[in-house]
Amino acid sequence: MNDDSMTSDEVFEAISHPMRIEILRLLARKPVRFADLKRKLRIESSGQLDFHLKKMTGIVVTDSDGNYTLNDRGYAALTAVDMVSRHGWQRRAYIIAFLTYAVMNVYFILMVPLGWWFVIFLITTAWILFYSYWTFIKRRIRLRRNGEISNE
Amino acid sequence: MNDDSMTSDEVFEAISHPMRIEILRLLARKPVRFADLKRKLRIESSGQLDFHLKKMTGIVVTDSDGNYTLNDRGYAALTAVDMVSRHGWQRRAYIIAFLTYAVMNVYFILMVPLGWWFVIFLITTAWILFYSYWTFIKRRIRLRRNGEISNE
DNA sequence: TCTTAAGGTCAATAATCATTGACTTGTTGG
DNA sequence: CCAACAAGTCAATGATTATTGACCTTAAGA
Repeated sequence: MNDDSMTSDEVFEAISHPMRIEILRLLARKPVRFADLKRKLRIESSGQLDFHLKKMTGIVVTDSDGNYTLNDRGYAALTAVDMVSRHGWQRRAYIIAFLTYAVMNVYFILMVPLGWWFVIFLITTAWILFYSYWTFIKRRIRLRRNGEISNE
Repeated sequence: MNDDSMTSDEVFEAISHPMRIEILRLLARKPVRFADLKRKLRIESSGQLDFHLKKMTGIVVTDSDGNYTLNDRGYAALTAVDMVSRHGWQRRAYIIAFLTYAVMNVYFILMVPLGWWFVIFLITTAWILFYSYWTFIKRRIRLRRNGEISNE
């Protein structure tokens, strides 16, 4: 297979199985040899590992010592996996940030003289506005999910 | 299917087919209805579209008007697709940037008095160092690829 | 020399995926 | 009322994917 002729869907095909994602994560840490991979994945079948490694041709290469490792497209795939995995946390992080903003300002309204409170209010509001823009416009995160397709 | 219980490999399964990636890109632009989707994909079979839309349950939802659209995980998948698609360009962009840096400095060495040239050299070198760090360490781009697995 | 391990390949089978085409159930315009 | 279209569902089929287990070759250690 020509390395440059790979399309996006082929990359995602290469990581659309739990074991292949585990392999991707293992190889991202450090290059690993065949038998080591088998042990770390807790499988006995060589054929199974062979099958999944062949599916990952185009993302996985062998170095001069015979260790399996990721090529640059493999690292791109890894960051794609991380992005999808962490996506739920971006929503949670925003909620926590907003609550912090709210609690902080209520506290300062009650405790701090007007002049100082107003400075804090300006700074934290500018911050939460920028963070909101980044979250909802740039990254297109939504706080509430839409309804699912009804097919059950 | 519970929306929150989706694993990464299921997301990638949902986009590991050319038609499903095309659907993802179409729905990212604006919500589309079933028959419109069929026309834009230039297919006649309703069953085929039904099959692929069902595979995308968990990233695709229907809004109140019956239009198909992406949920937040769908947009995460889209950015993953974009990242993988654009990956080749990150390498090219770096090469162009480096050549610009080199040509610019050669030009200024020849044309500009020493004092000014040194300022420009400092600024552009700081820039190329930061860009190199970002490219090779943070994003793990490689200029030359490693050898492929030999299995042909 | 015999055994064990590494580093795989291959064939058979079961399970899943993808496509086709027939079918259903509304809705809308003439 | 009828035709045409929207918005699907479903069964059948062939193609592909995933797993298992047998097999092979090479190298090291007892």
